[in-house]
Amino acid sequence: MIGKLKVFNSLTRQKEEFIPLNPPHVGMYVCGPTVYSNVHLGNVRTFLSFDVVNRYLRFLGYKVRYVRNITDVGHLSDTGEDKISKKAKLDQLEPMEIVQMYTNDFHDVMLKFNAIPPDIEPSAIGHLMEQVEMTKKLIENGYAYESNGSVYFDVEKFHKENDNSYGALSGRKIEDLLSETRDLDGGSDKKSPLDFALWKKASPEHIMRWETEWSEGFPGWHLECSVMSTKYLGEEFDIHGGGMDLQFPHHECEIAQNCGSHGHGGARYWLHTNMLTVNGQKMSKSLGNSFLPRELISGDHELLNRGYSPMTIRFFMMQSHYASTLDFSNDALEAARKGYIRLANGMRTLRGMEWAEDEGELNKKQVEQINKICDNCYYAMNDDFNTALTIGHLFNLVKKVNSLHTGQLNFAEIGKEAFDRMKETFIGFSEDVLGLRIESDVDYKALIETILGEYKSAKFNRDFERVDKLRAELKAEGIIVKDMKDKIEWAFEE
RNA sequence: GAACAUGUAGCCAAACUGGUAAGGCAGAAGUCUGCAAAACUUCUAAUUGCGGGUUCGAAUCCCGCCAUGUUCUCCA
Repeated sequence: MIGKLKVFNSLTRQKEEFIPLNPPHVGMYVCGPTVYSNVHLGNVRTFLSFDVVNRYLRFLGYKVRYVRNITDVGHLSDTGEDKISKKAKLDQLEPMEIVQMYTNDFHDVMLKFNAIPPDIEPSAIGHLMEQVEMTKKLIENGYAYESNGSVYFDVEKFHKENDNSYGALSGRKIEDLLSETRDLDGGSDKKSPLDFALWKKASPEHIMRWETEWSEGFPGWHLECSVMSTKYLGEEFDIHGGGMDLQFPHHECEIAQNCGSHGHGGARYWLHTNMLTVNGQKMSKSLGNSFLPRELISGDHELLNRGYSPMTIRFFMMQSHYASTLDFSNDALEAARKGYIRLANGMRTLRGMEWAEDEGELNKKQVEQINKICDNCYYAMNDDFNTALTIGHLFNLVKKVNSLHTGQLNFAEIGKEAFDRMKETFIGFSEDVLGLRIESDVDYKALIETILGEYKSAKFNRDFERVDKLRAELKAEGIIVKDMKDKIEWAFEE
């Protein structure tokens, strides 16, 4: 490994050297989507950012256990209804049908963007027992109380007894939070407005409900992540990721639950990805500027001039740092599209290139340059996964690749060693780390039609040698030419 | 209203925790080409939001202002 990996830890607001608890193993938990609708492009950005984190850690040789949950219960909308059941009622479907439908959609989308699936993808409903257990434990430890069939986490008590730690992750002061929420609505079962639900008694119309000793109800949203990360990664693990909007209160509550139940905060490094904007404005449904991954790919949206391929979008996202806001605009996407083509062509050229003895002698300067660029790829990724900088370095390698390709630079000048390193580094970083792959938007059907046109004219000219050759070549690709009475058709070889 | 971010060429976006501004797109010229495209070479473009301060030196640190964003203010 070249250099040291540093990550920006939200917990300390500093870049820190990444040291796993049990190398070579790394445990990483990322908050997944609530599957009540099609996955939002902002979600995609977050998951692609952590896909790169996962990929780079593996690239460095770590054995990563990547856990990303599916939230299928407990996440409430602003009207107080469960997001899943609200949608289920609306569509007159079973909640689990909603869950399945949008989980499938989510998986399809992530696959299109070439994201490596998590190693474990647990769901909240699948871990109800464990959530009940943790709630009991919190009551036992004195950090939770039952009130009218619901169970709440006692934030102030926890805060006092644990080094005033509530708010540490999000940089909030409990006094400020309290003064901001001074007015308690009379109907609340909570002791303090800061308290959050671990178990919530279900109202009569609530359709997702389970029987427990406290009431027939459902688990609080924050609880599932504490439970599932602890179960699969342990009381202490390495990385916890999620969108910046989850930092407070979701992740803050998660830490409190962890500490309150087993004395450890969970992850040692907390990573947060930034938000997506469109033409400088926040992407939101109410502003009418949000779009689905599908719409971005097809271009079927009033704000888009055209569609952009999944790899173009992935490349576009990689061109900024995950902790910066990223702005979507036609101009920016168009620039990314062309940039991606340039990089992909470099990838393709280099893939088909082998070092060959030719004229000239070793040019030390060239060798140094190539080695330096290769090193820089590591330094860039080591610096808190700076994909944007990495891509900049890759473009510098593309220049070398193209120079070799056009003969402006000879193989002999750079030597086999530097060439092999360049090839390994370039392909390793672009494909394995950044997850970019060559995608062809070539319409193979149109291509076949073009060749068949050739076939037809050769036949018309009675150039049977050429006819036979074309037919054989197509057959080699699994395509059968069918000479009909008045036309020529083709089919896949059975 | 509060907290925390962000503000870099026409557009997007980096800058390894102060040392004199990567890279991509767009633009210009040239090489190559039947013509293109691609590719290559070279070039062009930034007083780093505004105003102060610290420093030999600041995009980077401090203060104020402006703009934008996120979270919180009602939240289970």
